[in-house]
Amino acid sequence: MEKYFEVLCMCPLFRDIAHWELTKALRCLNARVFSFEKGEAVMNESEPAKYVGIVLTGSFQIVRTDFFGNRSMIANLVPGELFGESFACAGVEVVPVSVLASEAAEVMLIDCLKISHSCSNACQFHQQMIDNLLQIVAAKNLVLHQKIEVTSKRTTHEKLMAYLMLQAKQFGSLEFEIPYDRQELADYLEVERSGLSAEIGKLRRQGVIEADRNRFKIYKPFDV
Amino acid sequence: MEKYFEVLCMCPLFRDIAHWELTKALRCLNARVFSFEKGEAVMNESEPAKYVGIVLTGSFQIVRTDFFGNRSMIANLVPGELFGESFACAGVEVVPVSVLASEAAEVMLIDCLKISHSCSNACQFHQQMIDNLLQIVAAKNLVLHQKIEVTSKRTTHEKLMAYLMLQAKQFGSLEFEIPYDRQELADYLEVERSGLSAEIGKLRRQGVIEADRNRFKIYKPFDV
DNA sequence: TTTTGTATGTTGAAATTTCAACAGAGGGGA
DNA sequence: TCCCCTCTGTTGAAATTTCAACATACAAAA
Repeated sequence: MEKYFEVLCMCPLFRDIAHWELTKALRCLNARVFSFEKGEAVMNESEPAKYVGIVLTGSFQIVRTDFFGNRSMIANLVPGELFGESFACAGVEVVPVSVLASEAAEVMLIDCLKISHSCSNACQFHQQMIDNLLQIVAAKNLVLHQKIEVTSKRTTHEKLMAYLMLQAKQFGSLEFEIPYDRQELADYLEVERSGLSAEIGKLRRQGVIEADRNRFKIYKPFDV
Repeated sequence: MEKYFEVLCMCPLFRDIAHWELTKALRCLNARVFSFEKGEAVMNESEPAKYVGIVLTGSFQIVRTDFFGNRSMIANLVPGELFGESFACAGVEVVPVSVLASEAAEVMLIDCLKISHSCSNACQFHQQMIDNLLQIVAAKNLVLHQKIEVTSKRTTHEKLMAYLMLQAKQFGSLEFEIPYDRQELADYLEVERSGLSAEIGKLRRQGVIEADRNRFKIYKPFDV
């Protein structure tokens, strides 16, 4: 188990848990490691959600299937990343996605109830893990909420301004860098890249913003 | 405190907590009731998030202010509703919203750490409240994720079909009712009501769906 | 019964976005 | 240096959405 410690330490679920406690913690949680060949499923749609998964080696894909069987890729998971925590915590009876190994890969599965329910031994790390889990799920919540707030605007102009002003507010300055290139920003705002570039160009000519690659500067508020 | 029991029982935070335990629980949590006049603030922007709030009487508004001071209304809270739980659980250092009394109102505030950290008395309800809190935040997460999945489609047609097929999948049938009227559905999908009505009419004429008020029936999958 | 109001559907013009295609500006590597 | 590739900006036509208005159906109220 020790060979996975490096990747486990990167996992937010174990944040602030001492290295020496990890062995005890994993035993107490009844954490188990499973190996998968390419294409095998860790979780299948319509199974009840019970486990939190942590990618140890290799990579996995989260896939969703709609009513008619059409599949779409939701995300790609690499070592250290967590999955299934929202489904397990929400106690959904049917997982809406499948998690498939995209190559030979290993995963650690932990029964979510083992995390949230303190064990009879009153292990110290339990409290920290509950805090971590709550923190992870709540933080994801805020990120999603923020994205909805921006993308619920109807025009590219409004979306862009809403996004930039949110960044300005968070950064505490009207001059800041964003973590996306043009294509990624367009994907985030749910608009066309070319339309986004056109809008940025327009705002630049109007003197509303300055934009160089991922560095932005807002000069004055237009309509919000 | 007992006079609030009825509304507290409606609050998901106290789900499955016995009536007789509530008094003890509230004392242990150091839950406190505050009264506000119209316009007074329970939480202010740029305060650290620490408390979970439960509306007891009256109503509150959640308001957001952008970088330039423009305000927008996020939600209206009525008795039994919970607020601030995501901010408190995520441990944000600065709340991005204000919560204002929209009339004379009362609210119960609970230190979020008191919920997630078992007390020394090892109260039984603690475990249940942690489960409830995790469940509330995780469930909200799934709802937000679902909305993003639907609204990230680019056209009214795609959004509508994505929404309807998700409903069909969840309901387990191609015939189902939705909880929205046309205007509400348009707001959810982030499109224009008239455009939505037009799209529904088109699909109806094409024989793809049947739609009567909030009752829908899907006949065949178009493009997904 | 008539009136009133709400929910839904329809329409056409204006505004906006998407789409496809191309151009220019670097950055690396050969 | 030259070539290749990625990122960004531009453009114009086609598709789509928004907007404002009005029509219709139906239910509740008078």
